[in-house]
Amino acid sequence: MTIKEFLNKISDTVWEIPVSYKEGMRVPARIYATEKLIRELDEAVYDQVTNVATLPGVSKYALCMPDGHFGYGFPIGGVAAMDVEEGGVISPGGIGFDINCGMRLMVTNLTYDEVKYDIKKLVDKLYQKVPAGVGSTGFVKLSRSEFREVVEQGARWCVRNGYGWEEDLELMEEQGCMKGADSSKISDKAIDRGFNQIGTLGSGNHYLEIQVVRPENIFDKELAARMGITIPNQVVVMFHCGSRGFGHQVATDYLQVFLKVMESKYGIKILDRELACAPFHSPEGQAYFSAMKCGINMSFANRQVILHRIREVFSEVLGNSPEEMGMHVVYDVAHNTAKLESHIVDGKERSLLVHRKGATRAFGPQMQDVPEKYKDIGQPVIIGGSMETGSYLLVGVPTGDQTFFSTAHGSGRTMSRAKARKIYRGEQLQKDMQKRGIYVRSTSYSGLAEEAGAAYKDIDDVIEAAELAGISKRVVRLTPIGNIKG
DNA sequence: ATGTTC
Repeated sequence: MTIKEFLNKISDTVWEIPVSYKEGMRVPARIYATEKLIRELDEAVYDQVTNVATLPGVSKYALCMPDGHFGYGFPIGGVAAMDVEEGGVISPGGIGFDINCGMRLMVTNLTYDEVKYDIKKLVDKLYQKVPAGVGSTGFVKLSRSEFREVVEQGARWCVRNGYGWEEDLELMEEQGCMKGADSSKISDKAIDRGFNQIGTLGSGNHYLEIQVVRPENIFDKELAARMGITIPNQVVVMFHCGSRGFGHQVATDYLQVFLKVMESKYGIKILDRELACAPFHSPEGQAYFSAMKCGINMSFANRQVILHRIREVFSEVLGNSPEEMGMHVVYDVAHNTAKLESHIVDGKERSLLVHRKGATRAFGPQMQDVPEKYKDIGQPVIIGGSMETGSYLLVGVPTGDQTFFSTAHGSGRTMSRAKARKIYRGEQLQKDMQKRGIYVRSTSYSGLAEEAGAAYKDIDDVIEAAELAGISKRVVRLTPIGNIKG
């Protein structure tokens, strides 16, 4: 029997693969997608999401969000909540190598007309001040021991040291600092790779974008206003980056640790080595949990310094202070993490380690950890599309409980990077985008080709699926006008 | 994603 015969349509946006599909599945797998997205879905995702459903402690369903695609072990777009009192595991493959890869959005009080002649200058200057590309290093000079403080304190360290405003911290997941980060669980090698990378964008699909909110793209005026979007053709800045080589090394270190002890010490058998894991309540699991929190904080700090640089650049180019230009953070979301959260499962409150790998937390109104400013409307959700097509600001909703309050994180690739490089040319893409009013700079033309809009699912389809399924609600769509691609 | 194959 093929996978398609096992796939049960639960609703217009939810598809289920029962436990009978594969030996060892503890729970069904559920994919969130419209019929169109299901047709486009990489078949490997079915294999990966059902592998996840075999992991010890997995609660309710192994999930895949509408932007799901093939990843390391888990699909990207994968969500799995492990019950830590029922032998639940922690798995680096369910978090991603780029720990706390995430998005931040900042508004301005400027309109498109006020910046249109300065876009090139802004992008060129941002390109200088926010280092991008493989192996790039930042302008924040830290010793290795200072960097150990940064990974324990996150964005708080940055604000204390002059990078940004106190109010920024209130508008970040975990207020910019994940408690319990313990740098004694970090290898010297990870420190070596990360200590000079604060304030850098990275490569791949990481980018920094100047965007405009067109009046016709505001779906909920009241919610938009609550998030600081009130002016027609308002200019905002969005960026996407993570924990660079640091997070990557943390993941690599602990994958090796887990592979050694998983079967011999804990008797866990897995279908794919890439799903290496350890019980959450084990010395190895706890060590990785503390180390991963350092990765989360490195990334929060990285985005905080980048935010500060953006304010500096706008101020330099446009001649007003960041305060005068109303450069306030909307929110900062992580989309590669595992977090210990309390959720109701079959009527009972459970302590779950929610893995979100290429998936965004989307807490509804009144939930704990939603900032006071947004308590009554729900957590802002920032979803980045491809550099050509546009991005979205959404909000979490009460019906998000079905996915442990998680939603999509981006467009999701439809073709491999290698295939995109074969089909598209970076130089031509840059010219085409320029014609359509998007000034783009990149460290690499081949990297640019990999990020061609056509190599991704249609962001509007992904957002539509997420909204129809009731896992997040659209607020505004954002249109790019300038882009720095890592 | 990544000192793009320790």
